[in-house]
Amino acid sequence: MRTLAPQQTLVDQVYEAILSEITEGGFGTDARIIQEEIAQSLGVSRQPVQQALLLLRSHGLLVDAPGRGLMVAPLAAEHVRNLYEVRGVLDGLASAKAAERGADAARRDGPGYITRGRAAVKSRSLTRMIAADMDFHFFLYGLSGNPLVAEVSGPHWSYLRRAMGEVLLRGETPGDIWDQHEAILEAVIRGDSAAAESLARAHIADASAVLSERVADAAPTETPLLPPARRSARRTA
Amino acid sequence: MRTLAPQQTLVDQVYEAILSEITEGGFGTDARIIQEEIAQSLGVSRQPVQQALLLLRSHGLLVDAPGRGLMVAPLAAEHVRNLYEVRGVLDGLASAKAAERGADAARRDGPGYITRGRAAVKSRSLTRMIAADMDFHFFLYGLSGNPLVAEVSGPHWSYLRRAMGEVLLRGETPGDIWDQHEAILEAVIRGDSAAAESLARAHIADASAVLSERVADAAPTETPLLPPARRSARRTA
DNA sequence: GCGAAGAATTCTGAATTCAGAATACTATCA
DNA sequence: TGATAGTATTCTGAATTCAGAATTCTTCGC
Repeated sequence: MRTLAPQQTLVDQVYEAILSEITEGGFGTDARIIQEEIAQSLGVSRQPVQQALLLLRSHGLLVDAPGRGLMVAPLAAEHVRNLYEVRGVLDGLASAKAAERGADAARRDGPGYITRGRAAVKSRSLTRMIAADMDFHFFLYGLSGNPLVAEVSGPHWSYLRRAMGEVLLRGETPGDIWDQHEAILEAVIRGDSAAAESLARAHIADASAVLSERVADAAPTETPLLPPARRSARRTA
Repeated sequence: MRTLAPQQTLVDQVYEAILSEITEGGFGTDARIIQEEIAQSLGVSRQPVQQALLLLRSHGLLVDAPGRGLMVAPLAAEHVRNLYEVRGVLDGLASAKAAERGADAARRDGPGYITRGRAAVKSRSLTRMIAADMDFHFFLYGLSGNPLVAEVSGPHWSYLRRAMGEVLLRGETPGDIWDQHEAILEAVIRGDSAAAESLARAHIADASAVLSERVADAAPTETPLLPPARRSARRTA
């Protein structure tokens, strides 16, 4: 029997909803985040919204705009680069440990991820591509046997999803990332931790170069897909 | 003129208060965290407490004990080892980047940290030793030019402070950590990023071995300094 | 017409209240 | 005496309410 029904809390759901909105470019870069608006549009009270916003802020997706509440963190190339520096060493660690501890599991389950990844690229679905990429990396995190890697990277991925969306939207579909993934996987399967680590770090450095360059281009053209959604119902008076 | 008075919010203050309590070993390992108790003992409502707990959980200091709320994350040797694996690569990254970008600042300000560190060891003051160690590492984080390193490590340090306190309490004062710190600093000053990285990683691996071994010993003797603090005032009836 | 002072609106942080779920206790029956 | 069913307590998640602070709009004076 299943031990427990995890049942997402409202805060989690709101967190996800807001994160999606951010990822998909809702909220213009300059627009401020209004608790009440979000609460109304999601049909919940302000309480869970406030908590979700707190989390989002602590994860770097939102920043204080002193005096005017919260706003979406600017998608700065600098920040993306910093993010990838950190992710580079974390993924390096994960791959090295995976090679030491999880070679068997990698051999068993790894190829499936590669297949699904290539299929996602073929499908040209933005969401699937991002999801496949995340899945593969979290698979490695899992193999590493160190839950902290996934825990630490988690919030970063929220942010990266957004940056990746931005980049992939412009038609940039580097198919060779799955070649790189495959190379990492092979090193892990061989149990060659040194190779796995350096391949992973190279892979991330590569991605970093592409992404941060594109983000620098994209920054000015940021378009608010959804207008701030001002209250549509006027008070009858 | 200063741009703004940051004025800590209640949530921040509560967060800090709970974090200190955890660090100093209040809350027995098994005790559950009751929002109402904390709120009362701090003289605030449950609202900010709940938000602070949410943050603490998201930072890994607290974990869900399904069915019975939250509890302090166990100080397991396993966990400390995982923590140090992550910190190892992060400190490696910081040192490498510091060598690339902050050699001058390192030359100027670094020796002071070493001096203060050795003084702290001489003083045999637990608090000062931990503080000096943290100061040095955060100095490196700052030199790295990547604010994310400090940001990511921050919560971990909260946890490590606790573990280090436990270890140093038993008289284990490895004076040679400051020799290792000095070696890292010298590599940074030389601008030798490869050496800085590997020295840093070796240093952390070293610390990890000592700490996790000691924690394994210490685990059973964990003492709840503060009893669960059951409500002391009975309803008059 | 432009600028400043004041009032009104709006939004957030925090407190209080409400409802549901889980645990612990108690009593009864085998 | 042990186990199970029922009840009561307690704690958490969520909603609602309250108070303070900041912004913006309006009006008055120059």
